[in-house]
Amino acid sequence: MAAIFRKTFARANLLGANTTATARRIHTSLTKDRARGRQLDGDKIKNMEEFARLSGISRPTVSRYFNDPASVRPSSRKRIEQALERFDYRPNIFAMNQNRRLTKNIGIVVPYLADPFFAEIARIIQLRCISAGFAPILYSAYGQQKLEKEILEGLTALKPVGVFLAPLGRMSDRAAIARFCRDVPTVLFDSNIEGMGEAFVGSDNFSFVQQTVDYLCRTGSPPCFFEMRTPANPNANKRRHAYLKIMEDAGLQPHVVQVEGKGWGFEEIGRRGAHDMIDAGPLPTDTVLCSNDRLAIGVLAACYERGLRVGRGDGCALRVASHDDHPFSRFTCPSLTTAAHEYEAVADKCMETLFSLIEAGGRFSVREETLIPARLILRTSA
Amino acid sequence: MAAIFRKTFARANLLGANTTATARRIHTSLTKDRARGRQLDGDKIKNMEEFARLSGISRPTVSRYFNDPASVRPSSRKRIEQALERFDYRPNIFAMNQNRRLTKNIGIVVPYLADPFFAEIARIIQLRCISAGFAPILYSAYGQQKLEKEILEGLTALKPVGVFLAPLGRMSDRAAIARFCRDVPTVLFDSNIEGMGEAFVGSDNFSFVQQTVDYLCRTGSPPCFFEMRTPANPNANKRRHAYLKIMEDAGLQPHVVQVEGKGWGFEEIGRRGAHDMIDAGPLPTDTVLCSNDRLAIGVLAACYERGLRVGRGDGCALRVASHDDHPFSRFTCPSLTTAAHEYEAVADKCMETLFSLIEAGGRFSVREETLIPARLILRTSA
DNA sequence: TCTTGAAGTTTACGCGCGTAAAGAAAAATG
DNA sequence: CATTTTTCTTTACGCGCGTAAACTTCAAGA
Repeated sequence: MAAIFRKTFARANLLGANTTATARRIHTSLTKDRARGRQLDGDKIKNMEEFARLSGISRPTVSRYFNDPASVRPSSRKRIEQALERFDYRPNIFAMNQNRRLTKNIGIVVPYLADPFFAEIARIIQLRCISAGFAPILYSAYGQQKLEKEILEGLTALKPVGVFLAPLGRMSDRAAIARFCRDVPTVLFDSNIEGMGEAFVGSDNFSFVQQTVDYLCRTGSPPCFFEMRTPANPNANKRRHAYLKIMEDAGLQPHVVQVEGKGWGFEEIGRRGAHDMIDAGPLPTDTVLCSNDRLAIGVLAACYERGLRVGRGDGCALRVASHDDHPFSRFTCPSLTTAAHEYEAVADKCMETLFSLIEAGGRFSVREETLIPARLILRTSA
Repeated sequence: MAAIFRKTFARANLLGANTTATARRIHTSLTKDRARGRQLDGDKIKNMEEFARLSGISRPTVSRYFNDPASVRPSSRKRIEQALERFDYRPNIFAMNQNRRLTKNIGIVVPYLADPFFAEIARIIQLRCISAGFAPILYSAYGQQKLEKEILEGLTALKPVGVFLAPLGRMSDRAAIARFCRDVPTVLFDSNIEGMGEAFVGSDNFSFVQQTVDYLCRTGSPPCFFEMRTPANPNANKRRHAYLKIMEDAGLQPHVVQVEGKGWGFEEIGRRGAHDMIDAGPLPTDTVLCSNDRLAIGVLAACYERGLRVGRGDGCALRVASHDDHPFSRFTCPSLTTAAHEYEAVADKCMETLFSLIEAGGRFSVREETLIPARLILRTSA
């Protein structure tokens, strides 16, 4: 582990502890006059000591006030707040965090922030954290295992009270994640990794697929299942299994279409895959259920390119449905019938779980798993 | 200002300095046994002092090593690195940042991270920062003035070497931004605010509109210009002005369609606006140039809903083009002809500008402005 | 060999704050 | 009003590190 660290350290990290050429050169070349030049205001309060003197209260009491205004005598509080009106002072965040055994930082780690699904869920969680008085810090691994590792290592050093982690999934370094979860109270979300973290909050993939398959079967031919051959996300596997199970239980012949492709360009993978699928000959069904909306967006693009009309009306060659309720799925052509995540509910459950985890001292005696069911959204594509 | 601060402080901030009920209660209730419970490894190195002893080097020299491994004698360096192999030690980030006059933090602030355009540009900048050895911290104001202010206040306390700021625009608190730019070396990007920050890196909106208008005029009827009536972003205004100027210079009659709507749901605004526009009667032209891709996505959705075929072929009722090359515009139906940002070039220019700004001590004698021209991308919508 | 000085190391101090323990004040109890 | 208890304040110390200044080492030049 020491070796691992040194290697990371020798390149670049998220801590600002060190070191690539550029940062080092710049840091070295910087002279002290820099920060000075900006402090034009003369009567700036230097530290809590000075502020305490000006407000006529001892520094430790002032310190208490900043940690909890209600914890000091009302008379003291009033004097401090009066001083706060007069002088511009705020405690040094680094000094605070150095001495506190726990900061108020909450880490939020997602696998790919440029994916609107993660951007949206991160947005909600982040705003919730702020409302609750925490300091959320958002990270994205951008699909890279190495980056995810570096983020987790850096985050550990930030002594967060808690972390929401949506791991890369198959690409994750399991050992690194296990180590992280051992050191930091972590709530996994979106992608479950068995046994990691104190809790998991995610979607009930079975419910997602059940609702879409049921609807599709009820209103037309049973769907085939369209997915990537080697999905990075464990949810994809769970959805396929759900599809197979549901079809089997209904006495229907399942049909899984697996398309090639790597990386996070799911739309393009879906588009190419759909072309290939159509080229390969007639489908056993006119109904395609995509593993997720981003693939479906690609499928719709391919259909459009081929002049295949998608939807449930007359003259439609295909029905396409999917899962996730991606923010854009409302605006595809045709708009996408999909099983929606309850974004707000997921975020709320995440928050709730993390809070009780923190209050429990960072450990649950048994790992909690919460699976939130889908909400079917009927639009025009199926 | 003291009053302003106190108010913010009394609610929640991004610093973890304080305070809403939840965070406070949790923090108060936490006892020391918490962090302890997780340090199972017995031989953990406490601090640099101890590590220095173990490596047989004085602590200040070790400190020097971590700030620049090349700055210590090769023999010392070797001994330190050998110790690093054996023991798991890394400097305390808070202590480092407290004492350094400048950290290696770089702030990246965008107005709305769930907008894929900002997610994408932030992604590239962030990865560049990491490669350069800095510690990028990503913030989103999520369209809220108050949040943008809090972010800037919190960021100031983080003593960043530099900040990339894409302000909200019209919604920004100019005074707050001015104050921030006075305290922190800032490169504005995307949205220019006259005189703020040491530099601006953005798009040459005139070039964007010129390329689309030229192309559209060359290949069909001159376009009308489709936009929001009260855009939050200054680029929108520049694009309208460019459109008017270009049309005028070409001796053509301009026609601006302004649609109502607030907030960041541009696709829906575009969709409704397009319906209204079409309801309002025949257009003076069959070509619509949208101010940005997200509006265009809405317009395409509306057209699809009405059965209006979009594109340049026979049987097409409308041509639609736009600006930005939104990550999704490749997958609209039809795919969107647009003027693309040079994402990489913008990010590179941002980095370059910030580095020279940092090396210049955080100030430029004259504010730098870089406008990067567009690259026309012909797809099938026009 | 002696000087000179650069390069590297050490000494010594300070950064701004949290917090345990001791002490003082206020509130509750009789 | 005296006493106990609680709440609050103060004293005193430590957190882990950066860095100026003093000191040492070592190589080169005379």
